[in-house]
Amino acid sequence: MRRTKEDAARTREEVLTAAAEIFYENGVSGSSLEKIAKRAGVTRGAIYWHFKDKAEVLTALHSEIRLPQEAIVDYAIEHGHDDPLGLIEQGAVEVLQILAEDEHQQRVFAIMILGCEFTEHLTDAAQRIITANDEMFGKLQKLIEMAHERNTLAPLWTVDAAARGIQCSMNGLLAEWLRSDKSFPLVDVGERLIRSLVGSMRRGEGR
Amino acid sequence: MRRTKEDAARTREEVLTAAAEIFYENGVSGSSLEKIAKRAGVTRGAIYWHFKDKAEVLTALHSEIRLPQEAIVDYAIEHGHDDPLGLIEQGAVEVLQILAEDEHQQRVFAIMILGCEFTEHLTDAAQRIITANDEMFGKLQKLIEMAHERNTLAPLWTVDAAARGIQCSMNGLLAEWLRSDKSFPLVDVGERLIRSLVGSMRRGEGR
DNA sequence: ATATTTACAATCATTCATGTATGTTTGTAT
DNA sequence: ATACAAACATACATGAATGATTGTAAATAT
Repeated sequence: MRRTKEDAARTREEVLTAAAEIFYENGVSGSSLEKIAKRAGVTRGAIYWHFKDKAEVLTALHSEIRLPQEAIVDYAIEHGHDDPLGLIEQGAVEVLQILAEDEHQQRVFAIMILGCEFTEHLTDAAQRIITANDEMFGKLQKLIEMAHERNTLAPLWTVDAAARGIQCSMNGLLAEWLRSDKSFPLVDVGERLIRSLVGSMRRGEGR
Repeated sequence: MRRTKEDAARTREEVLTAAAEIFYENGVSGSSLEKIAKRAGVTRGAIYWHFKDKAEVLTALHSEIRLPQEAIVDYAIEHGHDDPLGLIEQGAVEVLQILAEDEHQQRVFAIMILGCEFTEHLTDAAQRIITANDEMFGKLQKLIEMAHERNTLAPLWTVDAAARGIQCSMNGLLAEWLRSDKSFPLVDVGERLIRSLVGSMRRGEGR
């Protein structure tokens, strides 16, 4: 029975893959560990060996991916800050392009956004998502603050409102795309959306 | 025990109110009818008398409110169509103002957006939400199509992309507002967002 | 070569939500 | 006055999911 360490790691991965599928199909609360085990070709014992409970499986899935806004800011930091708004724009578009081609990330995002309940007393997985989102907002804020200091932010936008606007649009775009079963071209719509938004945030460009 | 018809109607409302609270606190799947009954001061028997099951309670809650985009379009239809884009803009802002002051609608929306799982084989309640959203998108499309026919749509926007953009931004705005526990001024951010977006959709205004 | 630990499978007990069935009281019609 | 139906409460039966325990074969350490 006992397999080698690589075998164990593989079953762990198989469990996670199966969990992503089952969660995606039935929602998190609608998925039993029994179903996941059966899909992965193991018993619940294997799952309980690798993970404490269902919540920890969810956490493991979440820790595998990065929120799109994280990638945006990483991109900005990586490429310098001479034009913060332009970097946000460019980074956002690149993130969308990457996401549009990565089915695994799409599934995990769909689980987090559409198949996971955010309630008052949150699971630690949901809590992690929220805090990650909040941290990301803070970073966005800083980037826009830089634009403001360089006097490139249009006067009708405040720093906070601009950061919120981008955050809401990006998250809404993703959620709607996944909810509609990818019924519209993500990159196409997203690019127009982001460019229009960021455009209106540039001093002298909006109306 | 048996009360008059008005009494019965009142308990029905009390059940719905309790359900909104419990759903909001624990999520839909995390809420048992027992909890709801206890909060409402009745037993599960009363709930099963008025509703078939938990899904029907959810449906009843949903049927009480209108999606914000519905209100937007109703506003547009009600006020004529001479400037479709302007009407979308105005209507959206008004909807946000109304929502910002109606706590009950906020709770129900939060339940639908954050406390309800959208999976592959959907509950009828989730299905109703999705179809309502889709219908609303169709109406938005028609309004923007009118703008396009009047040659007032900026050339960089297609009709579909514009409708999607507005839909995503509005839904994202609401979701983020509710998820963040109303941590930012909804109307303020929303107004800038919508005005910027619609502004960029006006021929000769965007860049 | 043996002991020990790993990586599971199999079984079990418990909880919990649901649905149903039945009982009970009180309006309401006749 | 009586019969019936509405509006619940109470009790029960069921199934599903969970967490815990135990068993066990193979890998690894000694």
